[in-house]
Amino acid sequence: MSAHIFVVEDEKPILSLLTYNLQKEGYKVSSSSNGEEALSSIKEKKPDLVLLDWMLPDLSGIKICQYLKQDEKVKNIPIIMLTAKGEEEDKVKGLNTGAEDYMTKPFSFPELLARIKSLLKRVKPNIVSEEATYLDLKIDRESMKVFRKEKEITLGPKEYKLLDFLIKQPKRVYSREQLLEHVWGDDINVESRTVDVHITRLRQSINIEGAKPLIRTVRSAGYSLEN
Amino acid sequence: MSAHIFVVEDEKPILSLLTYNLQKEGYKVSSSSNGEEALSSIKEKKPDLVLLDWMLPDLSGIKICQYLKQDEKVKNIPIIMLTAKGEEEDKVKGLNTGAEDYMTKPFSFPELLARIKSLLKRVKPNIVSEEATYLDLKIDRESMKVFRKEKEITLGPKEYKLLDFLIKQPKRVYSREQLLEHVWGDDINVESRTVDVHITRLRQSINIEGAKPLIRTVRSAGYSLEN
DNA sequence: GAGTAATGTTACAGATTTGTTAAATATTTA
DNA sequence: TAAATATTTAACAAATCTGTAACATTACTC
Repeated sequence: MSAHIFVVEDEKPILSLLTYNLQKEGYKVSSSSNGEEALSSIKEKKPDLVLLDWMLPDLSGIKICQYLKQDEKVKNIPIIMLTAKGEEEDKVKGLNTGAEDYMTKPFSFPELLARIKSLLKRVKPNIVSEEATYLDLKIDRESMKVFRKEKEITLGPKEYKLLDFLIKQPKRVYSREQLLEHVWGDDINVESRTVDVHITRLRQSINIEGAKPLIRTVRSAGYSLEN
Repeated sequence: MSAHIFVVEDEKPILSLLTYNLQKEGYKVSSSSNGEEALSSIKEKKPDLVLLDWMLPDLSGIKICQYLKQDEKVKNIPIIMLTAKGEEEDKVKGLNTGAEDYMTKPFSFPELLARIKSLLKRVKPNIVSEEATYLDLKIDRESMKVFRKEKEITLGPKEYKLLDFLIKQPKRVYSREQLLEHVWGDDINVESRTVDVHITRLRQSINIEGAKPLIRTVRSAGYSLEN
């Protein structure tokens, strides 16, 4: 399984060179040349590593870095900053915002590659966390148990999977089709209404006396874990 | 059972901060600010994990790492190296000597903690102690005897292995495939339902009048040692 | 080599989970 | 407000999963 690298870079020539070389090395590459877009894309796709240009038209790389490092969900994704010469003084500042590494343009690709490999080696095993929480809801993937306000809750296998998936990105709305794809898998012979039923069952299970409901219905769009 | 972490660090402020925070998390902490002493101490105490500063007055961290990784007795203990900024170029070299992870100072404690947990989880099962207990169940690997409430229990070889494996991480749910892989070994010609039968037999053996059942079935997932 | 113990397989009963349907509610639109 | 649209939920049949007894096979012991 090859790693997924996200490149944020607005200089087209550099971007294509990077993409080409990285893909040749077997990495999956996504990219964006726009800061805001990159930010949401990274949160959604959760790549294994981010290459981040220092200067972007709308949002500086250092800001992106800051935002990413403040977000529990993505803070463990390593970031390599790409800085131009003139900005050398800011390196320290860059590292302090949490970037794992940096390189000065123009850079040697072999060197970049070495750094990427080294970073991936140490961070890869961390990617899946054994525990996830959302408000008073907790899921322990090791024992496959679910708790609400410290009290254990019993879920059927499908409900467990559903919650396991939803909790990865709370508040994000998934369509029934997305849920079928991710929770049910390739089994395409399932009506999309079926999702409703399982959502209902999950709701009933995780519902507790005097606690807020945790699953939101977004009419004509889907569902999300959110109160 | 909390893990034992050994910190090798000669900067007093960092050392006390680490010690304080780790203990607050429930870890048992030992430390040394001297390379030679650390080396022998680690070999003697066999901690579950080592935090190792790169620079020490008498013996460099990288040397310590090398020595530890060459010693059969302790080579399985994971090491996290703590490197200062200026030494970044040596990172690769550091990893090559066998350190499992490294962090650059100054580091965020939450991140360090996450890495520690992740490493412990990965490595823990490899560290077999002579004796393991879970509630009133005890297994003595030296004599290969099993006790429940002080009373000896006779297990067949496969049941013993199964329990021996399960007790390494109580509460963790293992799939039938995982159990086959770890308990049966490479013998791929075994049906996964066979696991069920052995689980049943193990249950019957370790079951005692008026004691809780100790093996949990997680439907469509597998089994765990837990009451 | 006979007898004993351990292991793997199968079959089947019982339990749980799942998908579908349809009727009841809820929400939006015209 | 009525009609149109979307969601919730109960009920039920079908599918799936598990526990265990029984038996066949293999490995071990004396």
